[in-house]
Amino acid sequence: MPENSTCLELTISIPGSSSSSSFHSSGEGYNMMRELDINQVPSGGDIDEEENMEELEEEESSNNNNGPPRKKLRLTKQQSFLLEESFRHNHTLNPKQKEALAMQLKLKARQVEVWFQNRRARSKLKQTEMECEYLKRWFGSLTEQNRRLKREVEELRAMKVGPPTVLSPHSCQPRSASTLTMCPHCERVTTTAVRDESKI
DNA sequence: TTTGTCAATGGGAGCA
DNA sequence: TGCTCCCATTGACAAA
Repeated sequence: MPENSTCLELTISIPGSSSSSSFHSSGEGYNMMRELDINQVPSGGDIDEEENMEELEEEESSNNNNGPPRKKLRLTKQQSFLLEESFRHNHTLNPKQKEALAMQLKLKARQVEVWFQNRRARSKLKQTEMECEYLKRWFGSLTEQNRRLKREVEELRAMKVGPPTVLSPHSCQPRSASTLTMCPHCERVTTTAVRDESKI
């Protein structure tokens, strides 16, 4: 059961969850997903400048005339790795950083910018999914607790070993616990219309 | 064929 | 007004 349940924090730890830290752009894990990559450099070395230049030319030509739509750019492992590393240090880039990174990756600054935007969106989505999971678990535990407390109330009512007294929240006068009932709508313990015993 | 991923686009909002 | 961000969405592509 979550503690300090009145405060929802953005950084949450799910009890029993093994994926709590997986989204934190560890770089390697994210990169491993891209085993096959169109733009992958065979030697695993530097970024293939020629391919990117070809893509740029292709893009320009397709923008000028209404030719076939440009093929989807696939970032190389190297590019993805560097972008992830950069993202790990900073989730946003200033114009200089963006330009430098773009030059280093042989990409356009706009492409770097877009990558960071999409990366932030993915992080946020992951975070939201985790929070959703957390709230589900919390709801489950609260439901269980509610069930237990209801049962407990029923047991206490069923005991009926003499009328135990409770203090009225209004008058602070002792009153019979048998006047307590469970509201079927809000499921709270309420007092029924109290007979004024002094008039009997 | 369906589904998931991700680069890219367009539009609206905030800011200097 | 231009820049940047976020957000929703699109479309290409790979894997199931």
